[in-house]
Amino acid sequence: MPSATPKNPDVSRRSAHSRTAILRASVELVGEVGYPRLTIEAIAARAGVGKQTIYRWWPSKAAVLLEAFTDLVHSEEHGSGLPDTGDLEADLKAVLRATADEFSDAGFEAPYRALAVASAADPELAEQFAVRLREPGRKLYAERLRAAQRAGQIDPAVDPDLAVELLLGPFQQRWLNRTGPLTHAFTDGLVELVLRALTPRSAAD
Amino acid sequence: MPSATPKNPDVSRRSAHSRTAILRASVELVGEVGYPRLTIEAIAARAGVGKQTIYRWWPSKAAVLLEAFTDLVHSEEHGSGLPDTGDLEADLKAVLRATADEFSDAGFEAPYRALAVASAADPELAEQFAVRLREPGRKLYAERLRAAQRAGQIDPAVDPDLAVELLLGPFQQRWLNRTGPLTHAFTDGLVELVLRALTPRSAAD
Amino acid sequence: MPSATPKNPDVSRRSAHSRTAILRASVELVGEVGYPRLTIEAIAARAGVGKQTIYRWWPSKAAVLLEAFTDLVHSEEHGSGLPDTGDLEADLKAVLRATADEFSDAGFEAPYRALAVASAADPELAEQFAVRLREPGRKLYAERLRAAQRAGQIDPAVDPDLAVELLLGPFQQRWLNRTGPLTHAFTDGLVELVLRALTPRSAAD
Amino acid sequence: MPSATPKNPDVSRRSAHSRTAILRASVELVGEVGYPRLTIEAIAARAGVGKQTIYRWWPSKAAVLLEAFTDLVHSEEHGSGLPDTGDLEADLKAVLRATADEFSDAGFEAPYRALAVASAADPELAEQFAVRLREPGRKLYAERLRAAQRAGQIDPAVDPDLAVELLLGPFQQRWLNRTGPLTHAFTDGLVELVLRALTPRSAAD
DNA sequence: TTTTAACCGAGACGGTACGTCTCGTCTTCTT
DNA sequence: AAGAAGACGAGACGTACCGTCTCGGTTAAAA
Repeated sequence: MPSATPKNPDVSRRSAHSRTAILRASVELVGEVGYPRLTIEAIAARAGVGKQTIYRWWPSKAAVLLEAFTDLVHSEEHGSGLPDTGDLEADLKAVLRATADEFSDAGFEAPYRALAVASAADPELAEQFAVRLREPGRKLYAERLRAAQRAGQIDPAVDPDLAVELLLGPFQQRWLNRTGPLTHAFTDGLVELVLRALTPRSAAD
Repeated sequence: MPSATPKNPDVSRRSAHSRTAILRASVELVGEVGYPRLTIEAIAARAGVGKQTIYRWWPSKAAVLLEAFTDLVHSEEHGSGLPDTGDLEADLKAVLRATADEFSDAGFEAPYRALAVASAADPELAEQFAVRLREPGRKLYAERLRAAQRAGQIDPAVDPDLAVELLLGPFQQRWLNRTGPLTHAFTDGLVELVLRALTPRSAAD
Repeated sequence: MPSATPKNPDVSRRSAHSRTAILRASVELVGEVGYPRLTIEAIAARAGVGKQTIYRWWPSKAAVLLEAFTDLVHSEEHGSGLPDTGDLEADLKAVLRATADEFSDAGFEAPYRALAVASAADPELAEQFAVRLREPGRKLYAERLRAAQRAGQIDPAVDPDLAVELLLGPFQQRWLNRTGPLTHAFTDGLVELVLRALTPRSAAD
Repeated sequence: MPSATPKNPDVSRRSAHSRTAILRASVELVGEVGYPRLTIEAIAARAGVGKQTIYRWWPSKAAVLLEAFTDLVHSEEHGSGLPDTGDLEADLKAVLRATADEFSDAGFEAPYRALAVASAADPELAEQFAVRLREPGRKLYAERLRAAQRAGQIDPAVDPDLAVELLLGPFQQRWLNRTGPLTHAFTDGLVELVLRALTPRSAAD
């Protein structure tokens, strides 16, 4: 066998400059032409890079975009947890309002939507997408709810993970389907409604 | 308008036979190769039809698939409304279980997911998708909830449309992201949790 | 056999108006876009005629053009023979000059060239082209030469048909290949040279 | 210039193997199906080559065929000049007989006729056709005649270029129009007749 | 210090599908 | 029955990208 094509490239010799240019170009382009018309050739051209340099390090244009977007998000992230002022409702409302604002920003929306869409179609990418972007956020909510549960603000019988789905599902669905605008009124109302489901029942069952 | 190309074809002379063959072929193919590898050429070939006959009547492969799937769904539909036995929880659980089963069926899942994905990326298609497939179902839920509200089973302060989002959002999100299996346990739990949010509060605020 | 497609159409019911419109449109179009880009569809559209009306009466676009051009030529033709003033050289020079002028006219050149080209590629059309357009002209020359031969101005050993080829071959070749301009100097020189070949030899062989 | 598409490809990296396969395939195919039914797709398929590889290097199927045929002819050519035994008539007869035989060979005839026809319709191609195939041959004749003129076998007043037209025009016209067979009798007769036009006149004018 | 091995920019290559164009046939309705 | 209109199956057009594969050219570690 003369050549084993997928010969692992040597990471230590990787050109950081090329990598950055590629990631930047892909985010720019997805904003300009949209995901379906985003092509590897265009990314390479815009980045001033050979196509092979992309194929060497990423398996698909979705993977490029995922990494580009992950970098972008991590670079402007505080990392901590959700605020815990003791007032669960206020905390959730604040965070969900902020999230809604973020999802309304065009620069964020285009690549994130592209990744969400691609993930829905490609389970392998979905895995990466979940691990790198969706899960971290989801876990913060789950932990905050668990804290509230320990504080007796949430019925001990409720599964916090399901509760997070109850909160984020409607939000994401509305965003993805453009069923309606992500106003603060919406997010506030959503929080209120969800909390009604989570509060401990006053008396006996 | 720069191009005169889309000169309206004469609908009355449209070949019903070709139309059927195209719709059937597209559903078959999307099940076999998946949406991204579904091509107009393959549909035409499978249907025994010229490509132009597809381009004449549909603007995109997504539109073909939407029509194909709409036809399919309508042909096997009862049309009535959601059951109303008076027991809201039982009714919702039954319907959501049935929906979960439907979404677990491979023949249904492939084209529906393809359409959902394409819709998320293409607002124009999304409009059609919503009108033809999503809204009709959503409205049935909304009506059932309104009936329950009139019967005093749901807090009059709750917006039934938001309530539907609360019920279907987590369901669809879990399905689209493959976050977990659509078991009956999941749907039952979801219904229970949602109803806790909807029930009238026993005493004062 | 359910249907014999080439069912002879009934000539007596043919629409003279459509025929004229088709012929006129084809000559116009060949002048505008050239023969290779001349399409049946365009002819039909320009003539305000169904495509089938063309296919019913002509086997190919070349045939349409041939008929169109034949009509055109015959309508403006005197029909007589070549002039015979007794001065063979003067007569031939005059006729060849006139022919050169005709071939330099754009309105004549485009369709005639188109037909000549198509004929070279399609023997069946070539037959029609020869019978209807080339032969009549050629025969006039042959007769004039035969008259001159009878008058002793041409060597009796020379085959008049070959002589015509000697005269017209260089002319047509130059025109077809655009090897050079069809000036009067050229045609005069050609006539003189050819006549040198045809004159009876003064003395013994 | 509206389009930047024809960005010059890098000739040094051109695949000689593909080029050969394309040229071979085009000659084969033009012999099998004729020029009008020769398609770029078929050439690409037969050559085992992507269509783009053809479009990258040639502007049209005619250009492909011209290069193919040029290669073919040059590969089996001696290149020298016309024979000069001192006997002009014998030399010309021999060469014209050989040419007639060549033009009667099916393998030669199909592509050459295709090119001649395409040239008559397309001046740009005609230029290439003339430079690469027609002119070289024509020049050999012109030189031979000039030699004969210097030797006093041809009237010094005769233009050798016109004389070549007189010789080759009838030949090519007969071949192109299929007016008659290219027999040795024909070519011999043609040579004799032409020489009568070229011989110096014995006495005064 | 020289060699050597990888990455890199560049882009030609064999392919697939695109959306358009025209072909010649067919069907429907009008005259 | 001919004709205007145009939908249809077919298939080539020329373009855009795909992912793979050479090409020199530049680095950086190994010899």
